[in-house]
Amino acid sequence: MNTKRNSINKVLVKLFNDVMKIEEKCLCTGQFEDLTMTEFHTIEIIGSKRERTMSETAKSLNITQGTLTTGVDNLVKKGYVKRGKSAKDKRKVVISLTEKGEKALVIHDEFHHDLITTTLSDLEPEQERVLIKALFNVDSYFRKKYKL
Amino acid sequence: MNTKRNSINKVLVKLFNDVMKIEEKCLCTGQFEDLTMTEFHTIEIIGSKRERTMSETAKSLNITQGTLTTGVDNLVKKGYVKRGKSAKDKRKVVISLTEKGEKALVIHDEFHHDLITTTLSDLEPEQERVLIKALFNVDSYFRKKYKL
DNA sequence: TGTATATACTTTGATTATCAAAGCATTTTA
DNA sequence: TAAAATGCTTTGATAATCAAAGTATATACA
Repeated sequence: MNTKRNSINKVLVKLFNDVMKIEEKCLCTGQFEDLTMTEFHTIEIIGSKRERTMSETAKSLNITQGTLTTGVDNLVKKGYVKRGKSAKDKRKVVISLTEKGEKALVIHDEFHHDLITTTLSDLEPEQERVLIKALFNVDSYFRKKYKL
Repeated sequence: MNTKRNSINKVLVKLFNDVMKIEEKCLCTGQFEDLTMTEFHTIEIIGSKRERTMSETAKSLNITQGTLTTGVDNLVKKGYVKRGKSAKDKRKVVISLTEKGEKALVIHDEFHHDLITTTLSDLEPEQERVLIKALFNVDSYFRKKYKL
């Protein structure tokens, strides 16, 4: 029992540690060489809604507003994101993706789609079912325990 | 099918993005407030064998030797790790955990044990077996495809 | 209406993690 | 034994991050 759990632990840790690096290798090349993984992730979050304020976005990313400010500064400089002022509340800054940003988002989404599809295609239907269940277990455990 | 994969994608992304922060919240408090997650991870890798050289350890962590040097410097200062010279080859530096380091390792392991137990809850023994196999499949797929 | 408080964001000053490349000590090779 | 290779550290740079202070605008209340 114990060795079994041990091996699951090892392989899970390995996966968690490696996937980020894999993503970086795949995404931060060619056309999007000037993007870091953190920036890709920011683009992903910004892109998921029409318009987002800084504070909303910082919350989604689990970072402080100050951190996001500098992050967005860089993404604006690089041409992936644009800033705007809210008409309703002039304190608010709304950010959205430029056309270049949308392109990066598509690439990011494709990578994920590819990753999931390929991963699952090698699994038997039964394995797939079990894997999904296990993943949802972990997720709901976290949600409950840490109120994420 | 598509919605299934979509939800897997979402839950995976969420997990990958959040687990580090959760772990940090859980581990880097109280007794081990002075440790960062990176340092916990370094301790984990060092602890997994009796004695390790710098280069071995850096490789396991997927970081450069230079990065590890400064990391180990800090862990030595904080009292979690000790450095030694190899008797055989005087160029080599061997590192190992202090008693304090061993304690941190135990806490880390307990967190992971908890995580795994939760993940496996609800699974039949047979399903558990299947999950392990599936995870190893995914891992070896990544290793092959991305030459990690 | 006018001031106090709250909100939304940016700036500042610091720290951690990271790399590539140069440097130093020791070992291996030829 | 001199040259090349190996193992590690140092150096100089960058990205990501935070807390706290600062600025502008909005809301509350007296």
